[in-house]
Amino acid sequence: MGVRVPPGAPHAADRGIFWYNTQLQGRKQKDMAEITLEQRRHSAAHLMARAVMNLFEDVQVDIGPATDEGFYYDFDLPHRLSPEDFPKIESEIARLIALDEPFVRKEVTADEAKKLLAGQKYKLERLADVVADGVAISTYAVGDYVEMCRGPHVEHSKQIGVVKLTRVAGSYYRGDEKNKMLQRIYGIVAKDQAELDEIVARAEEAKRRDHRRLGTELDLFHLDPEDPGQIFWHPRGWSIYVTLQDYMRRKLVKDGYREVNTPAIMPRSLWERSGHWAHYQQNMFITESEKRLFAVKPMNCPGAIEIFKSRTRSYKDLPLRLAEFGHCARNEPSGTLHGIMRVRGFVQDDAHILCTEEQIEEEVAKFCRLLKDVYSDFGFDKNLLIKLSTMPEDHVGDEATWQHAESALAAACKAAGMDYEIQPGEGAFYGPKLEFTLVDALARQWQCGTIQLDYQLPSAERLNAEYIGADGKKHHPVMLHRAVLGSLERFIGILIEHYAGAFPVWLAPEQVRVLPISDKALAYAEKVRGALAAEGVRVEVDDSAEKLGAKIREASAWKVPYKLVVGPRDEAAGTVSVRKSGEGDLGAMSLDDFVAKIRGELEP
RNA sequence: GCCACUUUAGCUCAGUAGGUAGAGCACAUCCUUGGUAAGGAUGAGGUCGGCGGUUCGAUUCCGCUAGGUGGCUCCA
Repeated sequence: MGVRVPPGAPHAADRGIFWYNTQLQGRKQKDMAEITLEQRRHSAAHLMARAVMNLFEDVQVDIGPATDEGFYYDFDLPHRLSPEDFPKIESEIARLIALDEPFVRKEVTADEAKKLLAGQKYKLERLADVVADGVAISTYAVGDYVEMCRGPHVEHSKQIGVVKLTRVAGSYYRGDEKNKMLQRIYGIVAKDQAELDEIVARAEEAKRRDHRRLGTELDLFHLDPEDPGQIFWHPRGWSIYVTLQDYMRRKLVKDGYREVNTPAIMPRSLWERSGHWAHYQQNMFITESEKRLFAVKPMNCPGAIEIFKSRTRSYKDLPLRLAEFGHCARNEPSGTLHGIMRVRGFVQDDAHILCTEEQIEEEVAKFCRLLKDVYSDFGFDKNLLIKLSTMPEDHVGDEATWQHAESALAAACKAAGMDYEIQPGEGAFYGPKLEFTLVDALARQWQCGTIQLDYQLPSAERLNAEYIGADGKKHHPVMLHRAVLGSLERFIGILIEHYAGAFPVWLAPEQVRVLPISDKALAYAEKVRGALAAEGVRVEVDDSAEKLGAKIREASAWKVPYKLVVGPRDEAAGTVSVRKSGEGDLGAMSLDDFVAKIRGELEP
């Protein structure tokens, strides 16, 4: 088979599908004899297409690959598909599976394929791509249904198992928003009903961890429908927020950064010079005062440059690392908003490093080390994915500079002991970048950290930042935009789901709850609280009229890591009875011992 | 922004073949003072997202609009 593109494969430009293809291409021929999950999913997609064509009029089919979760198929038809159609389609698929017909592969010529696909405009367009690639064209037939496809498939349809449709969604043809929107149905396959139930149960677990749900349950924040994409942080959520921010602040200071703060609202004239007015205006909140236009900042970078420019700079000042937890506002399209993960008002652990070209590599390596250090405190350092995005077609600056910049990023990764994969042409128009994607407890991927090279903003054409070199002449520094956590909001959303709301002690908004067994123990409970508060522990007393069992249940629901039961026996002995999340009853220990114990857990 | 779906009490959700609504949890008051995952009683709470249409009558049907959800595009 070699490396040829399988016939019928979607065009490589279809992102997301590209991955799937490359994975299959790498598969050895002998593996194809076995029935894989991909084959079952992919075959289920075919039968779903067949079912939809059997049930509805004027169906145009596009493509239907397997995914990490299951499969989907894209259709264009006059009927508006909805979940109400699922039972009907599912039972038609079940009927087709029960026929247990073989999947028959056949290689055909372009003309034969054209005849087979007559009337299917999307398929014919896809065929043209395959023909252009000059590779063999194959078809798969199951019963009376034939489709151009490179396979592989199951041998006969009963091998697919059971199929359940999960959702219907819109999807642009070839993933391009300028194209028509098709109707996509997603589905999953399982060996039998029992496995299907398991998959459904897993999905429910993810739903239980959903940060939007836990954010409400744990009283961390709320989102007001009247102000979409803006977060109201409640005391418990804000406690997590500032704890994380303080933690990051300490890391930055230790790593040679200086923290600054710049205005939230800046004038049009500045944004014109920075290029944002021309390139980013759609995403900016613009306001007016006394006939002058201003914009709420979507990024902190111009502010950092203004600080750099506030006095004459020497090469001896470089690298200058300016950190800023500046609140940014971006007018994101409504459809992209998602809980606190994707919002319109947010703060990044942002910093801008102004340095010479020679310093780039060392600065990037330094950043990589910092990122690894921080991620390890959350257990995110294990499955870190790093992507190096290189020069896009539409770029500024000469190729030699780009090449130098790209190799500096690559060398820095190696110096930090990190593997990376290259995303050709995915860099920003002003410079290449590294993106860091972490994998959470549910194996989901999140892009958080990034470091981005920028020759443009400090240049004479933009904000004109200059320093005096050793040669006594003026030079423009290079700017590195970088963030470790990304936005604090998104990172906290990830943490909520990663920990299922049960934060480690150092991050927990309430670290200890003291539970007096009755109000006779209230005074002692108050004494325990005072002793812990003096240590900087976030501690509360449950002075409600409930019984102990109810208090424990309540504290557990709020995911308080330590519960200290105190009663007359403890008061007499100067002890607390310790109960810890996940570990249960640890028995009684002296208050001093407990203080010593928790002291060690107040830092990551 | 695009496609589909969706919006009932603070939260999770019932419900009305069109005759202005219910549960559990949470909340309030009272009783209970109980040593490791829900003690009991009583009570308060909603012009059923907003606007318009059909109708004798709309929370229910239709249209528009806003928010949300799932995708797509984009992205920290």
